[in-house]
Amino acid sequence: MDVKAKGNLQSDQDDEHMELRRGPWTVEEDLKLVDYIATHGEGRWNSLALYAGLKRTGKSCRLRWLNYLRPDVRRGNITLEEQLLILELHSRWGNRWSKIAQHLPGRTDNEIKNYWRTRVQKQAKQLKCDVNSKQFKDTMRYLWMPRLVERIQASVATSTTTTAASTTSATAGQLVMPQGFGGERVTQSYTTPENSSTAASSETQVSPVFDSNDYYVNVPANNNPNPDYFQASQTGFSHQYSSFISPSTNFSNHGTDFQPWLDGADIATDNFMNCDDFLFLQQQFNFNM
DNA sequence: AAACAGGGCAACCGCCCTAAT
DNA sequence: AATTAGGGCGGTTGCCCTGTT
Repeated sequence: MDVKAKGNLQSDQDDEHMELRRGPWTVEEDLKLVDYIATHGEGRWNSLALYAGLKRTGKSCRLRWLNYLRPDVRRGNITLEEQLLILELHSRWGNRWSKIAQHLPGRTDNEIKNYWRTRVQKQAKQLKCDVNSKQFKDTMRYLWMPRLVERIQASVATSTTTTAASTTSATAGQLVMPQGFGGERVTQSYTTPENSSTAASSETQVSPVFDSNDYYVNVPANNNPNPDYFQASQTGFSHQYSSFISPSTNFSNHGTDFQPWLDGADIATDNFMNCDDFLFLQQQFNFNM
């Protein structure tokens, strides 16, 4: 009996005499699940799996729906704004992925968790410091996050001059800022190919379930790399993130130019910052590496 | 062209909490 | 109050893809 979860015997008792499928979901299974939920709604996942004719555990169905099949799942690159928000919220809440995901509409906890592990933790590893160490957190707060703010502002300035006509009528999504995030609760608008009327009319809309073509689109560094680029309010945004700049030192403006990440740069080969940056931080905070 | 290595991510595991009985 | 089932959550695994040798 290789399919039975060891640790959840109680809830799996219904599965005792049933041959359950595991591993990647097929298109047929996806369709069954989507069709069933469209008719009957979600919830009661064990019985849902049974009635939908899916030889899967309820948990598996729930996960598939929440992380992949839900119509509002947002796919594609994690944007600069989302990166910034993830860093901020993680510094506040730690590995509370679902809580963090609540503030990134369309992003799943799994996606954010994967982002953190594959991108951020990798950087910590390359810097030979613990991702939970004060050093690393200070590095994020006083170097990476201000630099991200700069990049976002620069991108907004560029996009507003080049795409002003198309953005003014766009349908705004909501990037939900948590309470106390640089002040009162606010929201920021963005446009995506999914929610922008102009994008929707000019591009073939592919079901997010089966489309992975919009992942990891690399473009020259001076262009916007993200197909679902945020149209953040420039003034509101800079105000929101002003607290990331050290009150005594503007870390983002010191001489060495480290590379921000994921903005057209190859994250696999490009560090968040270089040795000079790290030396600079060590001097500022008397790091003991 | 083939083999290998590493990264990214979907899916699973197992623990925990909570509501229902 | 105790038990049970459903579901949420964080951690982990393993497959697939891509880049490198």
